[in-house]
Amino acid sequence: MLDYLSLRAVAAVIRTGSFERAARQLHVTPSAVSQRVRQLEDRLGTVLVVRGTPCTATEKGAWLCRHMDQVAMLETDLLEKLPALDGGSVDTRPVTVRIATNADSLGTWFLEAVANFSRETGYLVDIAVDDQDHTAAWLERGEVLAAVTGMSRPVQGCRQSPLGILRYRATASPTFISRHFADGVTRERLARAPLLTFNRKDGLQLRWLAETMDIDTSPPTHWLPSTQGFVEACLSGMGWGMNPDLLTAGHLASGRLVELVAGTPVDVPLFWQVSRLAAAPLEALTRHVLSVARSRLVASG
DNA sequence: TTTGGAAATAGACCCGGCTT
DNA sequence: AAGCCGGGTCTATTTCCAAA
Repeated sequence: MLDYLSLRAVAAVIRTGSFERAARQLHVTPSAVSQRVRQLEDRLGTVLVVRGTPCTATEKGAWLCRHMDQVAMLETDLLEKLPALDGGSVDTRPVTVRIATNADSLGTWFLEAVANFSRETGYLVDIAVDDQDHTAAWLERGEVLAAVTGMSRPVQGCRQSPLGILRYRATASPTFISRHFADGVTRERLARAPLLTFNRKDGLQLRWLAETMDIDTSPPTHWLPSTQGFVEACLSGMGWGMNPDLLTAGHLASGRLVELVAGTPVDVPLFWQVSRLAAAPLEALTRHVLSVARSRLVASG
């Protein structure tokens, strides 16, 4: 059987980054923490903590840490149902939920849902950002308990719900348009006008070029890994890029941004996937995510 | 290279729970 | 009651590593 005293010590060292802070958190001496960690490592025959400043988790240590997060969440859930047990030896630190999302969701609608959830439950969140086509992998690896994904295929062991569509438009400032597309948005001009790309995984601009303009070359690009910065860069006339309507509706209405080719949105359907293991405690999160998504995203088919 | 901080290690000791 | 055992504290010392 797993020794939860030792498990807690390892999780505390990894969370706080040092044996001393972990000891303070657990109300024991650093020596005791060191002994617990060493003991568990010996028993499992594997290193769990990379000693350093700060101390970090090995792959197995990270697994163990996430296991402790889940245990803490289940305990919190249990205590709510059995308040008489409260005040025992149970760790009463706030629970941290690790979630993955794509940057544009985080920059538009997702934070509102997370904030509502956190206020309601008191849970802390640890948000990992990756491309919407890669967040499912975080779930598969067990590194997060829930994720906003671009994949409809349910991840094994997860419950999936459609969220709606994040609608993007190819946008640029009027000055950019007049400088690069004075005689119209032609294929020749598009092949030369600088575009904006979020990061190496961002294929939205090229997708729009291919799907609506039948262009399969890669124009010169700026690299700009910031959702807000992306809009700012468009406003300032650095280049054109695919921006979510949620961020640019006001600019499009006021004319500070213009759609390159009117009425050519690119739709990215999003899905919410939650680990079944933690589905009950995360019910509140799912409720808030679905509610905010319903009000902010475009309804899918 | 020196130095200082953090962690590991080892030994002496204490304490509570069990067993005899 | 005595003794054992596990797990803790305290202290001194060593080791390691990064910053000066």
